[in-house]
Amino acid sequence: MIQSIDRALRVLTVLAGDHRLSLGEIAQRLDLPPSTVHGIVRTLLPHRMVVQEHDSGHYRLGPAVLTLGNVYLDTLELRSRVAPWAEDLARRTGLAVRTAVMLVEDVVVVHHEPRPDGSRQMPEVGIVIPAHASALGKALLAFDDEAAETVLGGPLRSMSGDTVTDVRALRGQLKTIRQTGLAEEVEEAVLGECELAAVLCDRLGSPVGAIGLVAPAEEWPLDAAVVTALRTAARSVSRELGATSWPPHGDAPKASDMGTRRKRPRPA
Amino acid sequence: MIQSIDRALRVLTVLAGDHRLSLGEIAQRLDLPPSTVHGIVRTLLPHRMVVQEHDSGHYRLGPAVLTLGNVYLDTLELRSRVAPWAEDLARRTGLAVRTAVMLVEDVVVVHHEPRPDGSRQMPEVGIVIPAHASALGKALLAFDDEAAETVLGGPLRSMSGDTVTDVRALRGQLKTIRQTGLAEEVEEAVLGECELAAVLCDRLGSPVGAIGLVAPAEEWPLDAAVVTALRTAARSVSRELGATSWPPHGDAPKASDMGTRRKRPRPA
DNA sequence: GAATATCATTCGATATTGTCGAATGGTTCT
DNA sequence: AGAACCATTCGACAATATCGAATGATATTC
Repeated sequence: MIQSIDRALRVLTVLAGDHRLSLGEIAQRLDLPPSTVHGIVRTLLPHRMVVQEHDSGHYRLGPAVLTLGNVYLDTLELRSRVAPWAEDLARRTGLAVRTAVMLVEDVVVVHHEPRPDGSRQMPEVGIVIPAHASALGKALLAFDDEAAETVLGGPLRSMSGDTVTDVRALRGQLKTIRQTGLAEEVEEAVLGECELAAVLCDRLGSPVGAIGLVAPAEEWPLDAAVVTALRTAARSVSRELGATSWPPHGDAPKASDMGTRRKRPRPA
Repeated sequence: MIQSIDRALRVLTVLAGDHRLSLGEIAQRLDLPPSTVHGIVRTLLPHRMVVQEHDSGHYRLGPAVLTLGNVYLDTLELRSRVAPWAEDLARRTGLAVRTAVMLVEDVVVVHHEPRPDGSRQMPEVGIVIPAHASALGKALLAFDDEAAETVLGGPLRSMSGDTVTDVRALRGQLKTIRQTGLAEEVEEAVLGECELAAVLCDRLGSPVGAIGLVAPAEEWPLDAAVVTALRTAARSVSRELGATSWPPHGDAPKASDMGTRRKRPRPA
């Protein structure tokens, strides 16, 4: 691992947490001398990954990060495959539909179909939610042992009063999810908001994302028809991605298995 | 400038251009030995700035770039200030409204208010357009000498048959824009699409962005009332950002002036 | 089906390169 | 007016990234 690049990425991460930081503040958070950090931001600056406020000298993220994010979305097969199904689901259920992928200990929303009531809703693409506090995250963790260990090993932040932060309780939930194929979350991330989610798989049977229905607490639990619609959508998207079975059996290759590459799923 | 970080950012840029590249292809495009590039991507990988396809070994951008882009948007004062005005403009004119900022030789759309006809439109936030081929870009270049020189100095890519690629012609356009405060573009970036744009300024009088109306070629030129509405919106947003006059007089401090910092506009 | 070409990856020697402490000039607060 | 803070510059040192060659494994070709 290249030290300076790792540090540069850490600078970006810090800036993503607390927007608008002085050079000294960044240095403090990274436990590095200010002059070292200065060299780093000086390199990020011409690429516009960060910009400097011309009055205070503080640093913030720059427009270049936005273009990268846009390209990521445009080229994500999961997203284009999910889009029509999400639209269909939203119309059928009257609920908002979110699709997310794993990002270390969190999930990132890569697609958001607003609930079809004509109201103006904030687009949620790009938001980050702790995996253990969201149905989307739990649906993924249940079929991704590696990520599950990462999350359960680290500290479990509490998002709301109802966030499940007990490791044993979470392991139990994941086991249930593996059986039913569905993960749920009741006001664990955001008060008044519940979610039902299902994992999405690719041609290797690996979990690559999750799709979920977001409902206000008053409408919880969801109708059986709605649950079925979600399962159908998850299965259909997975099939379009090349998965041969759904829910997955849990023997999918782990993300770190890079030695054993193969284009097609292992023949039985 | 730190070499390895610069190279890492170049890797990301290359990946933003051609999604899905093998290690060797990246190395070739950057004119670097594969082993050097490997060290770089190896560092980007755990941060999920890039991910590796587990079947082909090819690299692509990762979900981490999306979260950065989202934070950038959320913290952009320009964006939050523009949003209500853009909505108002769209309702009043029946046209789509775009807001963009400068990114080296291009502009990046940071806000997009779809035309209010109820149709489903692709969100354009994050897309990149060559500055010289868009009204948004020309509105910015007219008041940003530094950026103008960068763009006019480099090669002027042609986007459509009507793209103006002649430096002298462009300089003439910029002069006109400085007088009228409005920039236009007729099918220069996308065939069948025209745009009228105005610059947005901050408290220092520096151009920080541009707002524009997008119209199909059939509806061009725009009504006088529509033109006035755009001017009013641009002036209003600029005032909310702290600008004391609009259009700007062109004596704004350049982005590179970092020695002379001041919180408020220079008193007269 | 054996042989070749391609590719990602590892390793280690080299000197290039990033690192860090101290100093500078500017600005803001007391 | 003085002190404190801050971004920035500089230069010496050695830690560190770089690159060529080697490896293993996989597709491709004959």
